[in-house]
Amino acid sequence: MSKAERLIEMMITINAKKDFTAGELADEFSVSKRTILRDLQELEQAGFPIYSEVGAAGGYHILKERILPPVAFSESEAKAIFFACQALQFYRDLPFEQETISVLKKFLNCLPLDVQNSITQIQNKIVFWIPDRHCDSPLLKSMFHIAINCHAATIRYSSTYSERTRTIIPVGLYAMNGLWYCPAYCTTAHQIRVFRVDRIKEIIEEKPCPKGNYPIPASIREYLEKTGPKNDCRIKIQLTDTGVKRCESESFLAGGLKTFSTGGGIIDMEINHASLEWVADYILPFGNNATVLEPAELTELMRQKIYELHQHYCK
Amino acid sequence: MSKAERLIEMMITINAKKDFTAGELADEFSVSKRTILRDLQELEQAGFPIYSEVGAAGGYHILKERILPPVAFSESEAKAIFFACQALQFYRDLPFEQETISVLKKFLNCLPLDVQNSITQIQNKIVFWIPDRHCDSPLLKSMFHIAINCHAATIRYSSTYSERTRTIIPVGLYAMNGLWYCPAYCTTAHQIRVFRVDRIKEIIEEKPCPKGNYPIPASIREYLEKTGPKNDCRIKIQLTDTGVKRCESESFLAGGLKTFSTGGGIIDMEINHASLEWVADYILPFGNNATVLEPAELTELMRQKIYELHQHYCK
DNA sequence: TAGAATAATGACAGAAGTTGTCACTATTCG
DNA sequence: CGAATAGTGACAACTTCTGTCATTATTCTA
Repeated sequence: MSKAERLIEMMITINAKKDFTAGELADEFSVSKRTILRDLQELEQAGFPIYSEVGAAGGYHILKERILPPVAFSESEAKAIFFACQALQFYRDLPFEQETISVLKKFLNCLPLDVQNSITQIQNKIVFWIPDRHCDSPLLKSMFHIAINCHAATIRYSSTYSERTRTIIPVGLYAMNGLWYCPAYCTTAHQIRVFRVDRIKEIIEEKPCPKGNYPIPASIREYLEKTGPKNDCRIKIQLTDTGVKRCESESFLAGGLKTFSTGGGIIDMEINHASLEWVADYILPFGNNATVLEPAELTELMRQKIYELHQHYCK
Repeated sequence: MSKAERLIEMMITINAKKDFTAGELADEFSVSKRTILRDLQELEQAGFPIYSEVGAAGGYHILKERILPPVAFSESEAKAIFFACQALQFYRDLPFEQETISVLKKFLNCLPLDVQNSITQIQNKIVFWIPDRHCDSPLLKSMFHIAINCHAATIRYSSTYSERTRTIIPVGLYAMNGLWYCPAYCTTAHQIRVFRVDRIKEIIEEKPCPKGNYPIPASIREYLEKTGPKNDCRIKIQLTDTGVKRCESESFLAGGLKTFSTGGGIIDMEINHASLEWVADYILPFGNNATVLEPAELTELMRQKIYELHQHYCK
């Protein structure tokens, strides 16, 4: 094994161990302790953040942030990294320090000039756009740590209708369409609810998760993909061609959408009863491009809304 | 300069040059040609993709993809890269090969075990969620190349109401909420329109951009942030508290939203006349939580819609 | 307090690796 | 054919690396 190889291997080993002695490494790499000491000195000079303590219980330790062994990326991988970072750049808040992402731009300077240009050119043409939300989520980082540590939190939450104090056990966080959401088991309502992080006004207390058996998914992905509330209400809505097109833009309803070769289509799906209100609001602007077939409750809801609108606008 | 340093420098130089001869490099690094030949052999054995041609006009060339010189990342930078890549993982289509992103996972294996675990743990708790759109954009990659090359394209496009053939000059592409959009100068309509990439049914022809002076923004970002259609219509909509909360979720209208300390608020902004229809549809479900103050045209539009609904649902 | 374990440094000789030179072959282009 | 190129082999000079030994200093533990 050449010296260069050994140095790289050493970086990996050191990062993995965090704490070690010169003697250990000497055994591991089958070289003398003296050589290891020289190597460590070299790594240190190259900026590798290790420090040492002499004495019987002494040894080497990693100082601050670990530096990972150098990785050689191919051109297209490098481009992909920039793409990915670009996808985050329009988020107002991220659950970790934004500087970390921007530091990655040092990477850009390592690339050959023509690649730099091609990346700039691509960034002129492609954007992962997120509508600007005008609302900050100052507690995002705190909620992130609570979720990671599987803690519970007592929060002051301002919902559409009221402001309340609740104790929640977060499942995790997800960003959608520029807003951050936190599905969490609410110990007040005894079920999983979704909280908008920008509407959490205050974290009153963070504490270890109280003991007990809560039906909380193991990962946020699992929550998003599989669970969610029970579907206990069947809806059938007939659509015209125009109605179908509009509906395709909405992921939730599009899931139950079937189109007819003769034109038009139908939404036929099971939904949560609590979503009925949302469905009514969603198809209201469809006008006569949508016709509610089932349930009668939905038709009634539509009529109520129309009546209310009629009163409000037509006096 | 040590051998190791020289090899790294050589990788950079080679990548920058793409074509070179052993003699050139020998001069550049002030070593003998023989040494360079030995170095090149070593790089080749390490997997560096170069090939050579003997003969008077011969030399070395880069084969396939360039491999960039190794970069050492810190732990938090590495985490950030994974975050960023995660932000892309729910896109059905990306304008470049998806494998590129997943290949990056080789990177994960280079990390110390505990970091791998912490990344996994974070990925269990954080997701950049994009609603599943049920509609593919098979022509995304083609549109990407057309946009990058500043070409024009003749497309068959299926809008909400009709299917037409148009010749467009793309400004670029943007992804929003899981769908890809292509703002482009339409040579049929003589203005910039936004096309949904999944609704482009066919690219009939790609050709160089026809000469002429088109009012096309230099970058997609510029388009999204600054331009957009002219605002020629003022709207004023009064909102209750509930109306304000609902409105805050919508970036476009939230831009013109002012809230009163006494409760409630008002949307007061200039919009494009063509957006009136959209505004009407948007605030229709607000019921009496929204009251249109201006313009009369909007009130009239609302009344029409309500009338239509009344006919449709209340017979 | 002595002893063991640790880091750190210096000197030096032998081992290992690197480099330049020279000689040579083979290929390609004009 | 001649010039320019890649590629290989041998070898000596040079450089770097490594192990050994000796030494100092620090810290913990028995």
